[in-house]
Amino acid sequence: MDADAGTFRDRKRERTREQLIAAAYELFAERGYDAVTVGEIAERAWVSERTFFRYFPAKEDVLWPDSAGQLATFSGAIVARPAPERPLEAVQNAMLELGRVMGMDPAPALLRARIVAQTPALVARDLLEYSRWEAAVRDAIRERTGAPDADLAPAMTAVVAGGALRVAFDRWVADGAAGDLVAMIEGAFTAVEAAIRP
Amino acid sequence: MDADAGTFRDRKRERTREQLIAAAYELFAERGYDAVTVGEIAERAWVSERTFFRYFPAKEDVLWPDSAGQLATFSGAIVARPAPERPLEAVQNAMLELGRVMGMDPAPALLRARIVAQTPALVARDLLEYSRWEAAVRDAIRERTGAPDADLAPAMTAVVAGGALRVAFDRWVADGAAGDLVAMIEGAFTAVEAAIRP
DNA sequence: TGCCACATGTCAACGTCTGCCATTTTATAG
DNA sequence: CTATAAAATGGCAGACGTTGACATGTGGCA
Repeated sequence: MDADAGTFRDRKRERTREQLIAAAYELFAERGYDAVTVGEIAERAWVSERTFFRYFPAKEDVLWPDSAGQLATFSGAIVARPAPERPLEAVQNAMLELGRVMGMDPAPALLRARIVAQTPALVARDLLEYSRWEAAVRDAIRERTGAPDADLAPAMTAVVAGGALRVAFDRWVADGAAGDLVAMIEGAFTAVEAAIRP
Repeated sequence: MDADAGTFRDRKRERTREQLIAAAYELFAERGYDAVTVGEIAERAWVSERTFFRYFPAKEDVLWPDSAGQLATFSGAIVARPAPERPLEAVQNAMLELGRVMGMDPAPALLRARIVAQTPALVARDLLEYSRWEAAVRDAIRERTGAPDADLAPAMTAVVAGGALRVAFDRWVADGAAGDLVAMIEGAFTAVEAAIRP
């Protein structure tokens, strides 16, 4: 899993990275995103402000640390699903599979959601993450089915899956994160059928 | 249509606003978003940099000038559709209706798309616009059907409609803006049915 | 005409982000 | 073990976006 932890330098680097992430989440949760400066995050992580920008290209990015890695994992899970499964089915099953195998602790995502909700710029950034997720799903479906680029079906399947995830999660958060998130997602999927067929 | 053009002051104000928008679009098209400063936009519009921020809360916002107004118009068109129409049907027809009645010249949207595509921060902002569009559609459907907030169907209908618009427009731009945009949107809608039903 | 609200300009300040260079620390060859 | 290369870090200056405060000018209206 951890890519490079062999040498001393690599371990130290990974530790600094995690300290920056932890410091950022703590401060954002305490005071809100705008009221925290990059200098304060760096100070709590025992590095200089300049070093922060060597680990993350922008202040926002510390909130989505391993976005690319998670995307690749999920993309692989979709491709690895049994061939007979239909595209949307494969995406749903890959979601459930990763949800159960990995931790699938919604707590970190919930904390981030609370921070994001307070700042419009972060809302936009969050949507960009969903957009990348959609693109990854679309490409994975194309790889499964061999559909040509001109076929809009893979993209629309990804739209439905990503939309269900987003709508369900938003409502789950709005309801105080008390209910069953998985059931909420399944509810969103069945709502699509009701929306399409009168 | 134009809200307040009665007094001299109001007309002058509207003129300044349009000059800022025009100047921004010209400069962005020439040099790209990042290579243009707010000061340069203001200079071309014959105002100070400070005045720019009195018309638009941020540099980005000059690219989506009357977003709220268009949203309200579209929202009203959905609500005004004949009662027997099903939600998704009403949204589709409202789109076609506004597309034909109003100019529906895709040229401005295309120019913006070209500018946006070059800058990641603008891509995120563009997705925020789609998100607001989705929320307006969802609320309009709720108003039509009287569905309770707990029902996810209106939100998922909005996801499908917004997704079809977005996927079709993106592909239309990627194909050089040569084909028929309306046909592409209809293709995206039919692709959803194929995605849902095996 | 004279008063008042409003639009604008100027100035100062803060935070994000980048390029550049010096310094320190770690890895590795010999 | 030591010398050298590579990498990580810090400090500094500067551009840019954004905001608040204050002063000035202009149009609207009694």
